[in-house]
Amino acid sequence: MSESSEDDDDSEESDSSEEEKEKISEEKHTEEQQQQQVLKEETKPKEADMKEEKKAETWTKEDCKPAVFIPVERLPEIQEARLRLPVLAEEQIIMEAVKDHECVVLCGETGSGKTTQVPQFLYEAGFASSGGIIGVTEPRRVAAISMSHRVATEMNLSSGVVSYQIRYEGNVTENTKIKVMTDGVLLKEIQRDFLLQKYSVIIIDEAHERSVYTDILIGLLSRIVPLRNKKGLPMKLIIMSATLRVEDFTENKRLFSSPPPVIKVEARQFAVTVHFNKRTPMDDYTGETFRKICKIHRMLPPGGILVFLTGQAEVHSVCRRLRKAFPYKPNREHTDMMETEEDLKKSKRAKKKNVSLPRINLDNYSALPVDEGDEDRQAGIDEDDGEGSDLELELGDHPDTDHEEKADPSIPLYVLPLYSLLAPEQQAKVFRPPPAGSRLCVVATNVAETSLTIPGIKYVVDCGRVKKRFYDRVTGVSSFKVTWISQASANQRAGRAGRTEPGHCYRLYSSAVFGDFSLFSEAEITRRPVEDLVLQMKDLNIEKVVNFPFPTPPSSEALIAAEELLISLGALEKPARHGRLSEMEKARLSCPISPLGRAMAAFPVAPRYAKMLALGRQQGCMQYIITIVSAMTVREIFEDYDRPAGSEEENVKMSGKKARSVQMRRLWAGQGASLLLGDLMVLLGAVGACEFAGLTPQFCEENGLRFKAMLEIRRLRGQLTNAVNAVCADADVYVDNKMAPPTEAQVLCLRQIVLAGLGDHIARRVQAEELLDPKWRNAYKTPLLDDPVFIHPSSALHKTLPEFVVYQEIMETTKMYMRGVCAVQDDWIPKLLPQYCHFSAPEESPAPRFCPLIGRVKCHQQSTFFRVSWKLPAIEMDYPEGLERYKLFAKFFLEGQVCPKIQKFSSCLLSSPSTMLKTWAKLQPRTEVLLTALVSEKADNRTSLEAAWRKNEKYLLSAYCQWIPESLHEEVSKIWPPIGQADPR
DNA sequence: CTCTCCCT
Repeated sequence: MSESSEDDDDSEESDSSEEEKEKISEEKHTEEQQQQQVLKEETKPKEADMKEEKKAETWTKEDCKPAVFIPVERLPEIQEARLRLPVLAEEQIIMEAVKDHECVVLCGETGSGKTTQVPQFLYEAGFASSGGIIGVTEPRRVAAISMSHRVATEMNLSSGVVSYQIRYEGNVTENTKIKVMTDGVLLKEIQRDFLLQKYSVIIIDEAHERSVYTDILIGLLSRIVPLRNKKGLPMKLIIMSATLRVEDFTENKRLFSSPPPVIKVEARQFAVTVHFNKRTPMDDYTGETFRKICKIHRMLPPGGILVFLTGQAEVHSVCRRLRKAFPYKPNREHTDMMETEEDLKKSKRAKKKNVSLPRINLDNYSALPVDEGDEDRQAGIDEDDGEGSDLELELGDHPDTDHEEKADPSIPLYVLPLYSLLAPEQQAKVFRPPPAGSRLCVVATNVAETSLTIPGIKYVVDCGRVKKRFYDRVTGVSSFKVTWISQASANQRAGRAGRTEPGHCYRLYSSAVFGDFSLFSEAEITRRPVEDLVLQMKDLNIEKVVNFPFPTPPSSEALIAAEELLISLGALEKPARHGRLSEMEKARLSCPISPLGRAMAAFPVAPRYAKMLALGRQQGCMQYIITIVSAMTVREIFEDYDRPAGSEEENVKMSGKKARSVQMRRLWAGQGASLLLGDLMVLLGAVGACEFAGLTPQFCEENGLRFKAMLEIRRLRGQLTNAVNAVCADADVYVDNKMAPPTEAQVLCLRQIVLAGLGDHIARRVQAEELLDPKWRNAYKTPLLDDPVFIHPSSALHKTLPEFVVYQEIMETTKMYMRGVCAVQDDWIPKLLPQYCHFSAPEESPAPRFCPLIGRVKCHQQSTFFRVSWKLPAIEMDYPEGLERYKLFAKFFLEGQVCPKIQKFSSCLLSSPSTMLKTWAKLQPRTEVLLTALVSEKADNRTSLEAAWRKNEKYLLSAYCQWIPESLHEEVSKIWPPIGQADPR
């Protein structure tokens, strides 16, 4: 294909994947035309629609102005507000660019109005009027829902026309013209219809956030859009970004061979003055945060404070210190001063200033300290006085030396924590105005950077750090680390101070340190395992995932790890084990999807869990597996009672709740057989009990469950149940709110299914001889890690310590802890995970046997687990392929075990059937004749033997006759082929 | 014995 000419090296691969897509698109082409016709035939009674028809015809003309105008009847006040948005001035430029290009990149910071207005421009230009609709993707569910509501309101249209779709719900109708959805939803739609024929334009919003689905969508759309246009089904792509970092899209030749135009839109934001610290506290940044907030509150004019910290624990500890320092219940006496002196250090000077606080003109302020960049060098010499007229706002960053022992209720501060796992009703408090006379102070994690916008914020305090999850690419172990944020992130945080009026951002680090921050955060896709993405792409018939036009590709280790896991799970066909080395190398990263993989790709969960679902039908286990997978997929189903409490009484309350929660988990885990399902039994029990009780907030509260998590599990169970029924018509599974606990047999089955899905997450208790080193006490060994891993103390199996376990994940904190642990049996491992086992030669005893039920030769084989060489018990399995199997099959055939009809001749054989196995067998021609005959038809089992007979009824007759006296030949011929039951005689 | 944040 001509587009791929620039990368000569892999033009071959590109061609084939292009062809794949061509193929897909051609298949869909006729369907699409039919759909178009259907759409056109639909009755269009509305006046607006008549205009649409007319305009649509003129659309193709080469006018420089949009030829189409679909009227929208906006309310006057809305129209007025709209006209103030900077993006409105750019409508013409934007629409002309869209007209002239397949893809347009639009950059505009928050406040430009691009998200709400661009869909309206497109609507007015007729993009939803000729059969196609306008699709908009958002990285978050809340954003998708609120965006659709807002655009509907602005356009004075119903939610049936401007609609949304998220994972579990939506209000899309057949009249929908603008559809706002989460990015994952659109990706799933591509699985159903590669050409996205419903849409005439797709807007990818918040592309700068670089969420994995956004990145994949852009990669896919870079191919889909030209394909659509080539087929005469016009389609446009608009990528919207809040930052100017768009080179990954525009300069990426694999994505767009000619760079799409970039249009910049001004943002109307209020000025935010940024204040850097002179010194950067490296350890006690929470203390510095606390002191900075105290100063702002004492010295600066009214206005909400938003504080960025890194985690729940920090948030609560700072909240607690602030509440002590500025109690917002004025009457309450605070005599229990448990805080350290440092916590309550206050500046006398600051206090004096507070008394005579001037109204400062905040708009009129320098953006940066004059000596920007020199702070660190001057640190130690510089003191925070002597800053002249800027003093009032330049709060300084040295801990004050003066002590203040008493809490100050005269200036109440309304302190609220905010983080993602916080209960929604607690979260909602930040959106309400603070009590009269008090100042709002929200102490938040990164949720407040993008997901939630808090009104009335004038001051931002930014600790400059973020907590991120890290994955070890080799071992898969994850850990959380606090790192510096990027400059883009720091600016985003600062911007939160200027939403309603000019504001100030206090950065608890120097501008030199800021200068060392990376410009932008890394794309998420480079920071996490990609097996789920690879499976989805394989399902789209993109076999050579390395050639996919990622805006930023994942590391090749990550891609290889993903491919290997998917092969182990059976989702991809095994690569060739023979042939030239270069071909094997090539095959390694381009394995096609298997039928199992197709089924797995239909389940919207991680591949390991999808495998469990694919196996879940046995012994009525499906509803349990669906529940377990749902609970494992939804994070943090238990309430956390270990965080620092706000007060002593709260502490007591929390420890009571914790005790109750621990007790309930023990109850749900059960005893005996069910306990061995471990933490997964706890999940199953918790969900079962909660649903049985009707999923009320009260039940969750009383039993230490997160209500929001339980709701999500309920919805996920519903979705997975539908998916299972869709993939497998006779699965016949439904969501049972009164689900009975699994029987003992079912628990055994569940553990095996879990083992099959988590085969690469297996661990074994260390052996006695290794216990000499105390660091291995109670430890487990895994195939990939040299260091010991442990069962997490919160696990149901923490004290049981089974010999073999599988785990959901390993999280490294003080030690490496396995979470989501389930006990497994050693004899299941070779049976269920043969791909990870090295099998030794068949055992002599018990001797190989013929299994009449399945018609194959079986034997016992020992094995060891890969990399760690754990000795596993011998289990019976298919005799390994090879000549020996033919010989054994021949022996069992002669004995009459394979075909009971010839059993009666076994006593008259001219040689013993065991002659087949002797080293000197060749001395007897009849052994060679029989063996050659079997090999020629690959008949080393009953099924292929019968197949050979269907081709040729006389097959094997003469070879067999050599084993029996001539007198019987005629009788034998009569019953040949000896298929079916023996004569009852 | 402790966990940033999101999406199918």
